[in-house]
Amino acid sequence: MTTSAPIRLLLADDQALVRGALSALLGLEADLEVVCEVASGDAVLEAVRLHRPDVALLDVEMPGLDGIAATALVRKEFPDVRVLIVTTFGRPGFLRRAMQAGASGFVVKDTPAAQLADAVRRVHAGLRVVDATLATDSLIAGESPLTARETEVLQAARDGSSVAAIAQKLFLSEGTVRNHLSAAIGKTQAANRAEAVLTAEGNGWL
Amino acid sequence: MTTSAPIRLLLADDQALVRGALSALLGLEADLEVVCEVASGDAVLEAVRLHRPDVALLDVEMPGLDGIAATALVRKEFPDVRVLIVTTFGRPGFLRRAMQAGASGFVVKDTPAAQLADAVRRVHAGLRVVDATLATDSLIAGESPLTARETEVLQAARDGSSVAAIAQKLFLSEGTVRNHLSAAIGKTQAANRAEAVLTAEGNGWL
DNA sequence: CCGCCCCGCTGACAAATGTCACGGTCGGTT
DNA sequence: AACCGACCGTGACATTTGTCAGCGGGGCGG
Repeated sequence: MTTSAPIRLLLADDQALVRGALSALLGLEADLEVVCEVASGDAVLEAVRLHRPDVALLDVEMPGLDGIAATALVRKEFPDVRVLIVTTFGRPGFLRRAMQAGASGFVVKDTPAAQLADAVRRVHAGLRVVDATLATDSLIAGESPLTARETEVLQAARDGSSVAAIAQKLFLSEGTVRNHLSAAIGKTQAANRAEAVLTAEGNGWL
Repeated sequence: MTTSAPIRLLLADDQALVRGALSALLGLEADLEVVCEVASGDAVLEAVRLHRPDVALLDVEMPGLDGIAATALVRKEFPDVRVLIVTTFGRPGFLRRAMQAGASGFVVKDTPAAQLADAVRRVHAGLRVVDATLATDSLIAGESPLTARETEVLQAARDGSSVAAIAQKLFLSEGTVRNHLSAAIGKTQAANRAEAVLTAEGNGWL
């Protein structure tokens, strides 16, 4: 393939500096072309409609829609667009949810820069790209043991809200909130609400 | 300055992908040259000794020494090396501490990529580069109202440890720990230990 | 020298939190 | 139909947490 058409890329990352830097990095490759950059998950679908990239590089942590939700939307409307997730944190749950949403690859931000272009090419070729250590972690951590309500309550507890505040926000009784929290604490093997939040976040369960 | 010597840069960021991408971005500029990349704060000083860069680009959040501590070390031994701090989070306290440590500039990672090269040039020319909105935030938030002990206790409380655990770790009485926590909660205008941790972190007081 | 602040400790108290047992509804499975 | 699990709620209980007052010591500036 001496001069076949370049792979068209969409870049989504909320940090402009990182976005621009990644663009510069990938722009150095002759067979890659960044055709569009967006800063939020909400803008991804619209941009895909307009530019029809071959591969979309999405960050997980973004304002509005996160990368995983954006992945699901893109894959639903454009099944031939491959999605490569790039993220800061190697949360096991993120990997699982990203793959379920239809992502073709998952790259952590502390992988060597030289491998990113290869990952893009592999994904474009229809292969799956997954960090090895993260994959094993994902198997170990497994799916979230928390029920829908429990995760909801834990999310509400992330900012240090009191039981009363959580109850009011979710239209629940205080006792019920305490029960859900207690269950979440037990399932995360924590001693605390705060610890439960931390380990749940670490596993990508929130 | 048609063909004067290029500005020699050192790059420090723990995320290899970002590091490489920034290197690619800055490498596009004719008058800039990245002479060294490191992944941790501990490696910065050694690298400066070896390569004698003109400007050091340091991330704040790094394993080992953070960017601010590294700044202090570099400036102490090599006062003619300018330091430009790059960080994800616009914590007001970070800015203050970075400047006190001798940094010449402070750039948040969601500034446009095009401005980074200019920031480097300005810093190299002896000017100071500071994000405007962040500067005002820094003035509003002011210095940390927490005493040394109080910050220490709050740091120990970040992972959701109980009072007993904190007391044991810091060799204090449980009552003392509770008193320090109570003081910290009051000063941060929080209702909770968790809230206190959150707002203290948000202001860069930890 | 005195006052002021930080530090460390104690004791006591009210409030919040975590746990348990229990009862009830609802939807899906066997 | 019987069963199970998730869900919502109640009440009670032990523990933890947050607050307050008070005591002593040490350092620092007026």
